[in-house]
Amino acid sequence: MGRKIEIKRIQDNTKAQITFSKRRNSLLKKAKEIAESCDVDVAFLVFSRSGRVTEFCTQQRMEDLLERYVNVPVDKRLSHIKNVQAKIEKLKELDVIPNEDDKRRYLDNQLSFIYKNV
Amino acid sequence: MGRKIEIKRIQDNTKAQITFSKRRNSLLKKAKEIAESCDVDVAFLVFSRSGRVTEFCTQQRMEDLLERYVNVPVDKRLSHIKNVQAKIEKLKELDVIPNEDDKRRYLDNQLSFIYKNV
DNA sequence: AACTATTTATAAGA
DNA sequence: TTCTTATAAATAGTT
Repeated sequence: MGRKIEIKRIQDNTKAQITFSKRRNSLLKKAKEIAESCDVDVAFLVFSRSGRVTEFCTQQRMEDLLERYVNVPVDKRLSHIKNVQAKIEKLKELDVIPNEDDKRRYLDNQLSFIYKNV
Repeated sequence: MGRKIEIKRIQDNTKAQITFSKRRNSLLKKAKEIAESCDVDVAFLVFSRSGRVTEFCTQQRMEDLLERYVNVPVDKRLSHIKNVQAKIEKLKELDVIPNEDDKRRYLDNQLSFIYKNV
């Protein structure tokens, strides 16, 4: 994605907005692609800092998918991703794996495990 | 993205599942990146064909963002993207713009207009 | 699960 | 701000 950058909060507002706009468009495109290629339903919401929301949904109404989501049994939800990732971040700090490459591989495994049960 | 392909329903199930898994992981990554870079909230749901759902949400609970979405005034929603795009597809068929490059530029403008009011 | 050739995304710059 | 470009990331097909 162009010149190498670290992913962190972009302080400059103009720059952040440009990045937001570009990345939101790409996200929309990718969402459409996975939906069409794999014949799955996708819904997503992106809230801008100015109080607007961009929505994408493969069904007529967003509510259709939100309702479907609510009705998915908890054991069928690959959820709490953020929390799991937070745990993995903590694992990094434990520093039980000295080699950086090994560590990255281990962490990747932890993440892929979360998503294994498609 | 690798060998050039047309985006259309992948008939082979195994192939579709591999693509699904790869693309879903990328989507999650991109969602996290835009959220962190641009300090915005993002929520998304991907329903797999086996009845599972992958969710991503920058808040503690998906419900927090769904509720926020429901409370966004309609004029602040950049919505019905799919419908607008369908209209643009129809514009293509009208063939009022003879030159292919001009046509593409025009359509891109139509799309960016939709997303202009961040 | 890993590789790699190729396409796509994108950070900067013009 | 729109377009270009250099570079990094994603990914389809392969092993």
